[in-house]
Amino acid sequence: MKLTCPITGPKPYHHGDLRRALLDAASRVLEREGPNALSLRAVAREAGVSPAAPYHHFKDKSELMLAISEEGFDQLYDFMRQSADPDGPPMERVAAIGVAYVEFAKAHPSIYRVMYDCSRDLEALPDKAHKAEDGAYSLLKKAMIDLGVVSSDQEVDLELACIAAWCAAHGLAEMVGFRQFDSLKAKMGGEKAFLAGVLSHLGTFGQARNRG
Amino acid sequence: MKLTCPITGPKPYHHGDLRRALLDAASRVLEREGPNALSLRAVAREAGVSPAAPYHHFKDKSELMLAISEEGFDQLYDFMRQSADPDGPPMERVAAIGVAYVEFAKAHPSIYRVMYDCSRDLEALPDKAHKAEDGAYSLLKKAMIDLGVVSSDQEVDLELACIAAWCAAHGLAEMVGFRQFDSLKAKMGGEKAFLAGVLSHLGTFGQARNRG
DNA sequence: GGTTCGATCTAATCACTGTCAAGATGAACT
DNA sequence: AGTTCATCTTGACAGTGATTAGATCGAACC
Repeated sequence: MKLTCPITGPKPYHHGDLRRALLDAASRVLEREGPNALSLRAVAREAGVSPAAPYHHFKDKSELMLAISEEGFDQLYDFMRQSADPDGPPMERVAAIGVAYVEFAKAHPSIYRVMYDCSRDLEALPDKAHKAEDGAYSLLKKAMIDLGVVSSDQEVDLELACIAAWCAAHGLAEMVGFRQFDSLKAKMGGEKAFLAGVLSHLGTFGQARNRG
Repeated sequence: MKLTCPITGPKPYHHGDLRRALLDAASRVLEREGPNALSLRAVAREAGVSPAAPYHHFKDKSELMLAISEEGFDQLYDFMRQSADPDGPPMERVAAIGVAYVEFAKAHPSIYRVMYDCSRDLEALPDKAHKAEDGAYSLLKKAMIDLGVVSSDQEVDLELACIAAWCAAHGLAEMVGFRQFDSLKAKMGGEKAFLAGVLSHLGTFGQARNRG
C-alpha cells in the first residue's frame, strides 16, 4: 500500500516535485521566449532534467500544454475575482471582469495563446479544461445575474448573455493585446480611452443583426 | 535584361508555377490534416517536389504561412462581398458581413487559424497582410458609414465602431466555430438562432463599462 | 544553332523536436 | 537485509526547419 497525496498524485521520489517544476519551467520559457519556443525539450532543459523525464508526468506535449492552460485559467479566475469587488454595483463588476480579462491577456500573451490554442483542439479537453474555466465563467454568470439585464430564471438567455460577453472580451483581447492601433490610441489619449470607445460600439453589430 | 511578370515575379522555369502549386498544396494539407500538420516538407511532398524547393519561393516557413494568410483574407473579402448586397439596406449589409465572417471561419477553420496566427506575430506583416485585410475591412467601413450610427466625418469614432464589429465577429467566430455549445444550440433550435441570440446580448458588456 | 547565364530544383547535411524502449537509481515497504 | 516500483537517464528513431553545394533546365544573346 502506498501513501499518495490526493492532490499531486503519488509522492515525488527523486526530484522534489518535477511536475510542479516542469510547469514553472514552462511558464518561464513562455515568458522569456514566447509560445513558438515552447518545446518539451526546452522545458526539460529549463528544469534541469533529461528530455524524456516529462513523459512520466505528462502523456504528451499536448497534455503539458493542457496543464499550462488549466493553470492559466485558474490565474485568470483569481485575477478576475481580485478585480471585481463582490459588494460593488453589478454594473461595475461586469465591467471590471471584462477589463481584467483583457488585461490578463495583454499581461501574459504567451500563456493566453496557449490557453486558447488548447481550447481549440476539440478532441482534447472533453471536460477537464472546461472545469478550470468554470471558475472564471461562473464568476461572470453571477455578475450577469446581479446585473439584472437578463432574468436569472431564463437559463438560456442568461447563457447567451454570458457567451456574448465572453466572446466580446476574447475579441477585445486579441485586438487590444496583439494588434497595435498605436496611432488610434494616441489620438484618443491612451489605451483605456480606446478600450472604452470600442466597448461603446460593441452593441451596434448585434442591433444590426436583429433589426435587419 | 529579363522579362519578369510584375505580379508573380520572375517567370517560372521548370515547374509550371511552383509558388501557386505550393499554396494549393498547403491549402489541401490544411483542409485534410489540420494546421498542426502544416509543415514545409509536407507541403513540398504534396506538391511533388524536394523539401528544399519551397525555399526558392518563400524565404521562410512563416513567409509561406503569411502567403496563405493573405490568400485567406482575399477569400474572406470575396465571400463578404458576395454575401452583402451593396444595394440592400445598410443594416442588413452589416449583419450579412458579420455572418459571412463567422461562417467563413467555421467553413475553413484551419485557414482561419493560420490567418490569425500570422496576424499575431507582430514582427512579421509590417503592412503586407494588413493590405490584404484592407479589402475586407474597408467593406465593413463602408457599410458602417451607410448605417449612419456614426457620422462619417468623425473618423476616430468610425474606426472604433469598425474595430468593435471586427472584434465581435472574431470572438463569435472562435466561440461558434470551435466550441460546441451543442446542447444550447439544440435548445434554441439551430445554430442561426443561437448566433442571433448571442448577438443580441453583445451590447450589454459595453453598456456596463460605460455606465459603471 | 550553339553558348552562356541565371533561375530552379535536388542531394546531402545539421541542429532540433516529439517520442519510445531499455536500463539505472533510490525511496519506501516487508 | 532485500525487493519493489515509480522515477529519471541513456540512447535511439523518425520527422522537422534550414542551409549548402551542385546538377539541370530555359531563355536570351551571339
